[in-house]
Amino acid sequence: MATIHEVARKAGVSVATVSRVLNDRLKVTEKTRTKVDRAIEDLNYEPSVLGRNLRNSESRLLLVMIPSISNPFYSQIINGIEDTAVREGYNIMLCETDSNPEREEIYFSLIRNRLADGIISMDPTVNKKRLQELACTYPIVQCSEYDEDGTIPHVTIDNELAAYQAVRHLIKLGQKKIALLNSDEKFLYARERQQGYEQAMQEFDLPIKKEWIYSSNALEFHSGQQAVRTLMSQADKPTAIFAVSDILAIGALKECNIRGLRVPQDVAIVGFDKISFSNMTHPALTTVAQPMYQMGSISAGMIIRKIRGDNVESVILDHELIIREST
Amino acid sequence: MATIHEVARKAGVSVATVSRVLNDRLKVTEKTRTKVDRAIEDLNYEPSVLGRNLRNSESRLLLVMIPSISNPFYSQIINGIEDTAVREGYNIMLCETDSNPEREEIYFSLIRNRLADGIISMDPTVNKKRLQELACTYPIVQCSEYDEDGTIPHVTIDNELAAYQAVRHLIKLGQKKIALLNSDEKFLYARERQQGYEQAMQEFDLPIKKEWIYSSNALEFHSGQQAVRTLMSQADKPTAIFAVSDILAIGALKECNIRGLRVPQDVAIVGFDKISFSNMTHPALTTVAQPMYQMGSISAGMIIRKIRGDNVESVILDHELIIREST
DNA sequence: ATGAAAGCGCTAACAG
DNA sequence: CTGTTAGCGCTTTCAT
Repeated sequence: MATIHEVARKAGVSVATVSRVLNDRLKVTEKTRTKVDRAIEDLNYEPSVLGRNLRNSESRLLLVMIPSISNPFYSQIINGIEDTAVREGYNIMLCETDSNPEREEIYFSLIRNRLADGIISMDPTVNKKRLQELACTYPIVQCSEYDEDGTIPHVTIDNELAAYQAVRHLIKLGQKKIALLNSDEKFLYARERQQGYEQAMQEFDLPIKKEWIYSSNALEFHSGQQAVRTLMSQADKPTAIFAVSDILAIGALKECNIRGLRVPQDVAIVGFDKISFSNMTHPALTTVAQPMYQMGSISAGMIIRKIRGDNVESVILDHELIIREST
Repeated sequence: MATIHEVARKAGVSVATVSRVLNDRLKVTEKTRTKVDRAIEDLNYEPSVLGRNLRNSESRLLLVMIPSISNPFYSQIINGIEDTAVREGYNIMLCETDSNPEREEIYFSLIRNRLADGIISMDPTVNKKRLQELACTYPIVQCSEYDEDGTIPHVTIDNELAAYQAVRHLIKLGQKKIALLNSDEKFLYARERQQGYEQAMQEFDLPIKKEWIYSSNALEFHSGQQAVRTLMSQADKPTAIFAVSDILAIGALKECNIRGLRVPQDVAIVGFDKISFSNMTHPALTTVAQPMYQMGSISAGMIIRKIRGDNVESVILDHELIIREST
């Protein structure tokens, strides 16, 4: 494989000139430039990014941490990140933590070793203390889930308001017995969405029954099924469910189908996220759309600016209630 | 940030010794080693992978090319790739081509520029000619879809046999009017699965009707819906559908639900891939399971061996028909 | 067992 | 506009 030296020799110029042609072509005479271009072509030369990286002390690599790649919520965010990153000359390393601290630590080491220039963390299970520590030294932003006590810039939506609106939608439809299908309360988004739920219920003088708040420790569709089993085994059964995730909602929907409960007539269901599958169920799921692609591209823009040393501010984006057939 | 030189100075040794401690600790006296370890700790030193990469002419990065991250079929494969890669000291760059040749070319440039040590291509829409060219110079393996004329090592399943067995399963259930919901025939897997379908139909003396073979140009669930609309608008309607992808099958299922066709009583449906959502539908989908995690980890092992210069052979893995409620 | 020194491929400061 | 040159941080002979 040809190096910049061979190109220089072949073109009869210095390596500096070749480098100039490679980077800012303007500062080189037309004539020299064509000579160099010819040599590059003849030798089939491709500049090594390894040399460039070392010299520039950068990798132009972004680390994107997610708990699980199987969760489609992240797919579109990653789309947004990647499009923006590539446009800015960066590439992304997708890192799946599986909510495993050891795994997480391996990925953190990538930024300490300069293999990554920055981190976009989307992992709600991330070790917040470690992340804050790292953020003192390295460029880090959080997407979707963030640390309310921390100082790391983040992009998210107004979870409380979104939940409030979703529940209000059910109430306006005449629902009174509304269950909350939540995820683990150790997550900020879970607490915020629960607050929105409670706020709506209170505002319309509806009882908040402990038995109707189901906390699932995993964001899997079996948990949604299990929740419906539990909820429907009670004497006083809810007639509507607000789930903080489409995956949970789809599980709930499936269990309702199995039990012969008609959706929305017997049980109305609202999900959250508008993942692509929320449209594939029968009936299609009413859900809260997060601007996932946009969240991704904004996160990428933020982290790149942070890498460049600019100051960046957190962003709260708009959500939208998508009313479909399940309510 | 500390460099290896500062560590060396602080420990009162040469950089070579520090490097030895970092890499093969055995070749250093216990005493020197502790001195160096102390210095490393004191300075909070983290070796720069940039320097190491340049020196070793490697990046320890693997490029994984997929058409779309939103397709859950790839999720578990990526899981398998990542686990194996990380265990072997590699990291992956996930690259989504969107079946866009320009995008593809950007990613190809990453290996030419030494940013990646090898490529795992999972993109059926990849430019085969370009891929073959690159494979002459760089380590490349294909996963799932491959080029039958090419020489690139690949890991896949026996698509024809799998399709044959899926259709035979329908036939044994008494089905005679079986439609094929295929994807674009430009893909090898599509042709192979169609062959399996035809073989089963022929073997049991069932007619292969052109009208019952629907080719969709996109692997989206709307295409599955559209297929059912088309198929059911015919005078002679099929009573079973074999879809070459779960996504298509889920779309078909949804349209059946909408039309009040009972599954499996009125229409039996078989999918392909066993993506996680195939279990979330009502009824749950009968499908062909591909060993996706294994496909991923084997691909990763293959590409890493190829990078090391070993010879690697293609692998054909076992599939399994998962019989659930839709048949 | 350890150190000195060369060099991986590139960019940029400086000089001309 | 172009060339010379000094490194970026690391590994690895080759001596000692």
